[in-house]
Amino acid sequence: MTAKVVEKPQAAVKLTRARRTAILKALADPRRFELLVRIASAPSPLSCAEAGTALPICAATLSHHIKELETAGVISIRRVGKFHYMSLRPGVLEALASSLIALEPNARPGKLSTSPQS
Amino acid sequence: MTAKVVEKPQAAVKLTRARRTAILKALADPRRFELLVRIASAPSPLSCAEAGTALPICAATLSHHIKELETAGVISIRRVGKFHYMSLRPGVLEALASSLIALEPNARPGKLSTSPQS
DNA sequence: TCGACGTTTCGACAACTATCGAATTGATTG
DNA sequence: CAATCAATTCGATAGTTGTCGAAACGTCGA
Repeated sequence: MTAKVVEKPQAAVKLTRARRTAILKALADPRRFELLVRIASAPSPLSCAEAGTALPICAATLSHHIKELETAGVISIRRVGKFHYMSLRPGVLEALASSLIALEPNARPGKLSTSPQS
Repeated sequence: MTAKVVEKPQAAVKLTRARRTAILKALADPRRFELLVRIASAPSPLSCAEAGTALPICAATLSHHIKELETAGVISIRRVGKFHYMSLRPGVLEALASSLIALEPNARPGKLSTSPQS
């Protein structure tokens, strides 16, 4: 188990190899990706149980997957009372996407934009 | 071992869940990613041995990784004589990148910076 | 304080995977 | 043909990981 990723600035620009691998591993499990989709598309942060509804896994497994996502730095968790609210960490997936796009032959050296501020 | 991905059109737009997972799994191994970087940034298709130089793995393992990349549809291989020339399959990484970007909160008007939640 | 509830940790297990050496296939060449 | 070379396949093994049940932890309400 890799150590938890903690970075001050909201990760956006460049990923180390180790970090990139950690994120890819976190995304490479279908349940975890599904979980992430739910978290990302929810209007407000989800609790663990909320995110895991309709996932055919027990609470222990759910907790394990959530920890993997957090350890990889893909989500952040705000712990309030007995609930743990998860939300997508902005910029991380974008950074990964950039490093993928950079491999395509027609790769323009520029960044890609999530939301053209328009 | 998943069945080999065969698709007529050069995959570009949308990925099924299974396909996306397959690609992510293929990329999630650091050696495979390194291999892919070499293949992608080479000016012309590389043979297996060429791609594997300076990778501290034996030929059998190299062959295994290459098969994984091909099975996932990330690279294509042209077999001529005793050499197998590998090249990046265009559009695949781009498609994956798109599906990642789609998870980012695109409608993010005022981006209050992620306060390091603590 | 007691119990219910959300979440995590622990211990175990089965399945998967990265790795290797050895053997094999297939193509080229002496 | 025999040797050589690139690549794959086979069999085995060690390490990783997804999964669960049970237990523990922390919080909240009665």
